[in-house]
Amino acid sequence: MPPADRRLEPRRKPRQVRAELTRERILAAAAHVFAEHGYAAGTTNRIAERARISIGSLYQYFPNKDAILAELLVQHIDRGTWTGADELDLSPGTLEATVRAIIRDAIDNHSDDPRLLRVMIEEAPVSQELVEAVDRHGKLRAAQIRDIITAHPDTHLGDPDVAADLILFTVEMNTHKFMAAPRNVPVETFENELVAMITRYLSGDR
Amino acid sequence: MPPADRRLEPRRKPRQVRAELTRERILAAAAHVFAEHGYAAGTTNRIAERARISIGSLYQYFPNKDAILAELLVQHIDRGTWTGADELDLSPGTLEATVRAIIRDAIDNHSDDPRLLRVMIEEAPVSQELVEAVDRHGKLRAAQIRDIITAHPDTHLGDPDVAADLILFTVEMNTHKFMAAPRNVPVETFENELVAMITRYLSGDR
DNA sequence: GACTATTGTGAGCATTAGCTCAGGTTTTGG
DNA sequence: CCAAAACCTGAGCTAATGCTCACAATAGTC
Repeated sequence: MPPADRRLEPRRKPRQVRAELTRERILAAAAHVFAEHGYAAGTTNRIAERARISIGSLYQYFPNKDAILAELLVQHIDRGTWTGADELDLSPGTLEATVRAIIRDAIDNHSDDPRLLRVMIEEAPVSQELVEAVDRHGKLRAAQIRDIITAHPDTHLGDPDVAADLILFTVEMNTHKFMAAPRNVPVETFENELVAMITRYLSGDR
Repeated sequence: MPPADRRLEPRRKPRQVRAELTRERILAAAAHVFAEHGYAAGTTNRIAERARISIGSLYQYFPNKDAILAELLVQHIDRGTWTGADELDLSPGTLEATVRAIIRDAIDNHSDDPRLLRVMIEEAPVSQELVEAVDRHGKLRAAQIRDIITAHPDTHLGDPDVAADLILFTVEMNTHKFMAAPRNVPVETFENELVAMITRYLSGDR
């Protein structure tokens, strides 16, 4: 394969409706193909084929393959209930409810298309901008959780920042794993266990 | 790239010492190259180059690229303190100590070469045998943890199996993440938080 | 030294996949 | 209705990479 075009801007921006439509078909097809075949085997030709457009058109709107996955990821973050749960109830006594809300949120998010999410999480190429975008978002969420921790009276913890990172990552990864490879265990069971783990962590002091 | 040789056996088994030496140099070089460049960019030619042997020799002892990573993974599992902590102290009152032992174990394991481990965990190709081997190993560890849970008197939990999976995965992934991208947080802090999380989870009942 | 088994070599084959570009088709504006 | 802009096409270029194979070198044996 030739050296990837590292440009981030496409060579053309859609001005007519049909162009915008083409762009959307490409993204839809890409989401399907990546979910089905993974990143490496999800070739641009396959994406074009599924989108029923020519490979040339694909490269009119995306500078390279990475940019397509990147766009999907950004869309997911933006659309995301990932950002959801902005106003969480911090009033005393509702810690478990708050934790459950966060976890429900994660579960919802991974319900859409776990296979695509798996590709984005596990196989996403490491572009500078992308990493930063995801990082920023992660920091935001971590800050949210840290606020919950510090705001709650019952929590006696060492380092709220470390705890926040720990919780965020734990919830994300466990949810991801559970949704990606569903066991014969009902979601409720999983949810309850995870809620218990985090809640007890936060409210415990022994 | 041509279709990979799906054979598992190499075409030649080392009989002389120099051959065994060559094999080891290949593995050592592969470990370095995979850690440095990742799986995809860790080409067989690069491995051969670093091992200072010809590409031909490499394919004398490994049927294909996948087999090299597979061998490294198996070595890691076998050598592994991954299996360690066989006889854990289940006596009452030492739950925290037990949990800490498990977590220390994980930390030790990820101290060797986190970058190589990252490749093995995140980029390892999906060969049937490999997956099974790793699965078996995971099940063993999960069973260990489940035993701890059920053996311990203070633990009131919903589903011990789900809990065991949850704990195993949580410990592994968090440790992996921490060791792979070390923050300006000392390991002790991380360890303590993780221990607190799991211990409180197991001993909590609210 | 001679003969065989084992080991090592590396140019290059085969294939793949990202991406280009010269030219055709459709839409828009006047 | 016509010209220009926007859009679409797809054969094929380019480069990368897993892997082969005919041959050379070395080690073991008598």
